[in-house]
Amino acid sequence: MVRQLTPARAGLWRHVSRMANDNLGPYFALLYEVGIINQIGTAFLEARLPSDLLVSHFGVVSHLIRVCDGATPIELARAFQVAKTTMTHTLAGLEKHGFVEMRPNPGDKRSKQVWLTPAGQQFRDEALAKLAPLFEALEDRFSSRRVAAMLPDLAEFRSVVDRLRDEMK
Amino acid sequence: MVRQLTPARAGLWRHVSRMANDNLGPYFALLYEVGIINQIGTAFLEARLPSDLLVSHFGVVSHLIRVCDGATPIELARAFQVAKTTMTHTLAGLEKHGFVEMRPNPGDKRSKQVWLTPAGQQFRDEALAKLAPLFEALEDRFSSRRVAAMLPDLAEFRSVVDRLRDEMK
DNA sequence: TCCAACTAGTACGATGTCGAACTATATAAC
DNA sequence: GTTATATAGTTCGACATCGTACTAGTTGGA
Repeated sequence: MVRQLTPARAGLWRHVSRMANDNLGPYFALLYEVGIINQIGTAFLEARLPSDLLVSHFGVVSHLIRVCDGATPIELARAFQVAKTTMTHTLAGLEKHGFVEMRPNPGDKRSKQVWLTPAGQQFRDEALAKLAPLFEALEDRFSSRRVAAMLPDLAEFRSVVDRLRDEMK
Repeated sequence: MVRQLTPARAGLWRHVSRMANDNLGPYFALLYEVGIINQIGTAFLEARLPSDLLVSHFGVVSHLIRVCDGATPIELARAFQVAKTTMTHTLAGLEKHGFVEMRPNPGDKRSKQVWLTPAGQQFRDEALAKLAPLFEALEDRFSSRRVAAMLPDLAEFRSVVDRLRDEMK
C-alpha cells in the first residue's frame, strides 16, 4: 500500500491555492492541506492492516463496536458516505475474513443486519495496537491538545460545506 | 459524479474518533473532519467539470499554468503524489481532449514534456468561472479570513505528519 | 570504455468505487 | 385491498488507481 513515489507530497490543490489576487486562495489552500492529511492518514493506517484489508474495513468494524452493532448495510453506507454497492463489496470482504456475520433483519425482510464476531473484535484491537506507537510519536511533535484546539473551527467549516453541498445539489 | 447516497456525510473516521479514554481521540477526529472536507471539495469541483474529466485533470492543467509549463510526467506524478502509471493515464485523457501536448524532452531521450494548449487554458478558465459562485456562497457562511486563520496550524500538522511518514516508512 | 545500477515512461492485470438496472419487500394513497 | 411509489440489497459494466514488469535511455564507478 505504500506509494511508489515518495517525495514532495504536493496533492491536488497546491497549485490552485496560489491563484491569489482574490479570496479563493485560502479555500483552495485549505483543501490542499486537508487532502494531504487525509491521504497520509489513510496510508498510515492501511500500511498497518493485513494486506487485503483497507481502511474501510477497519472503519466498519469500528462503527459496529462504537456506534451500533447489528447495523444494516444501508446505514453503514450512509455513515461512511459511500455508494451502497461499495458497502456490499466491503461487507463481503469482512465476511470472508469471518469478522462480521450477516443476519436477516427481523423488522424488514428486504434488509440485513451486520454483526461483529469475536474475530472482528480482535482484528480491530490488533490494528489499534499497531497504531499506538505511531500516535505516541505524533504526540511529541504536535500534541493532541493542539489538535483538539483546531477541531471546532474545522468541524464548523465541514458542517457549512456539508450543508452547502446539499443545497447546491 | 454526484453520490447515489445523499444524507449524513459521516466518513471514515467518525467512529474511531469517539474512542476517548486516551489521547487518540483528537487525532482521529481531525482525520474524520479532514476526510469529509476533502471528499466534499473534490465532489464539488468534479460536478462542475465536463463529465469525463476529473479533478486530477483540472489539477494538472492548473499546475502547468501556475507552476511550470513543460513539466515532465514524472514531475507531475510527484507533484500530485500519484503513481506514475496513474499520471500516464491522466495525461492520455488530457491529450485526447487536446488540452495538453506531449513533446520529447530535449535534455533526456527517455523523457517527455507536457505543454498546455490554448484549449487547455480555456478549460481551466471555464472551470474556475463555474466555481466562482460557489465560493461566494461559502464566503457568506465561513469567511476566507477565518479559513486563512486556520491554515498555519493545519499546514504545520501536515508537515509534521509528512515527515513522520517518511521516517516510519 | 564499459558495465551495473538507476530512471522515465508504458503495458498489463488486479482491485476499489461508482451508477444503472434489477428483484424483493415495504409503504402510502386511494 | 389494490396499486403506485419508494427502499434494501445485489449484479453488472465502466473506470480510476495501483503495483509489477518491461523497454529505452542515463549515470557513475571500475
